[in-house]
Amino acid sequence: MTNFEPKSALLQTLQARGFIHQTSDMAALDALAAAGKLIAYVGYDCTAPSLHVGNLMSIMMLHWLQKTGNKPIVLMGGGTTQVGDPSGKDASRPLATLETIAANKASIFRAFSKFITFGDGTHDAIMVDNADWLTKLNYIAFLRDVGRHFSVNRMLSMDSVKLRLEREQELSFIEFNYMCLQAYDYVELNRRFGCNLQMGGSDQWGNIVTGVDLGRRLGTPQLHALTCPLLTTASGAKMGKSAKGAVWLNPDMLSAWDYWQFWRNAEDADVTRFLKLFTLLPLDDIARLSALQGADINEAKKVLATEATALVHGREAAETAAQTAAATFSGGELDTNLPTIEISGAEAGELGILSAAVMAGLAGSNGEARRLITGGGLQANSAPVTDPALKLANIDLLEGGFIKLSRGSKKHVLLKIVP
RNA sequence: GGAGGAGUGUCCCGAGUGGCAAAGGGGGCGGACUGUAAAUCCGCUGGCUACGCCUUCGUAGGUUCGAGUCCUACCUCCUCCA
Repeated sequence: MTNFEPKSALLQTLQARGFIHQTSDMAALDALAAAGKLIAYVGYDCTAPSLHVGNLMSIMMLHWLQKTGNKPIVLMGGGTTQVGDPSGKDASRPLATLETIAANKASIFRAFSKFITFGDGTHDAIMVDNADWLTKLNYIAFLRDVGRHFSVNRMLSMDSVKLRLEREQELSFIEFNYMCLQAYDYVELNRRFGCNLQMGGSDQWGNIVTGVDLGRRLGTPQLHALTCPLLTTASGAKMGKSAKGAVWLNPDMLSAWDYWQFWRNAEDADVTRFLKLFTLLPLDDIARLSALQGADINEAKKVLATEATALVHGREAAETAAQTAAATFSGGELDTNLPTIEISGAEAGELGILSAAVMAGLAGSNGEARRLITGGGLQANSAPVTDPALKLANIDLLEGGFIKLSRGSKKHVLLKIVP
């Protein structure tokens, strides 16, 4: 694979930018891509009202796919989500209701429309829901028509299953079936839309290839597989988790400011890789940024943050975040675009610093705020707070009636005192 | 169905002999050093109306001045036997 030199714009791009981990047949894919005949899908669960940066790589692959003249299919797992993916191993998690799934689906869709164009044209993306066919399956019929083609021997040898068995962890029957449903999805998408490529993270390889096999047995045209590397930071941590939890793509779940900060705080060793994967910048520009050394890498991080944020939140919001960051971190100035919460003057009079920190989301409880103060980690207007009993009324207001509360050196929230 | 073992701080792993808010890691957060990076060092890592009070060790009872620790029943998981 490493020696293959693709001719199609799609594979050239994906390869150069580091999206390709494994493919079923590079040469065949290349030919299809060059002819604009790829119809590729990626599946997403509807367990949350928003996707997060962990999903971003596959979304970018769909973007490039469309941009180079092929057709993307977004598959929402409305059916598989009803069953629930048990790999989280805490069976206690309640299954999402149908209403929740429907709401999540609609909410997730908004993020996609920023990356790919939906419509009825040949190369317009379409979104489908596997609930449309999975919920109508008849168990016996499914076993006879589809199940007969799955070899349990082979399934047992697949990494996803084998690892669980070796570690003596519970593997429920439904989870064991998961790959069958996913494989069936692939075949169904081929029959309905001529889909001939499934993409996903490298952990999906086994499931995807199972679908390819099933297609062959059921007489579909040759299906293909392409996986991207599993994304971890240079220090090995899983991508997408931050202090506040998942890094969501939807603006109502995570502000442009926080999203910008997430990328701005990338590790040095990740910057080049992230620029290639998560921005649309030409590779020449990225090469220039990659040449930066030492503290200059911060410039590359700012570009990364702004470009990545512009994709999800729009150019304007990204620029605002960048300027706010410059004023706050470099200039030491007050920028009213920082996250702000309003407090009435009457309320503020009695409010203690501990409660204020909790209201601002800088601490999870009064106790945590107190510990933070003990450790010297909480500042009001850039001055360390030393007294846990401090009242807001005793803090001098900044121009415009603001108090800037900070946790550590990175997290800032403005309290606006309104009449 | 029988025998044995296990479930610990709601992020994870994991010590724990009747006095336990519970050892030790990892992770996370804060501080120092830097460049809003990494590495390193230090501190914190149940809640509250806070020198005190409340809630935590699978679930529900019991013994005891006092239970994560002992007893009973139940639930779940693992191993071996049928």
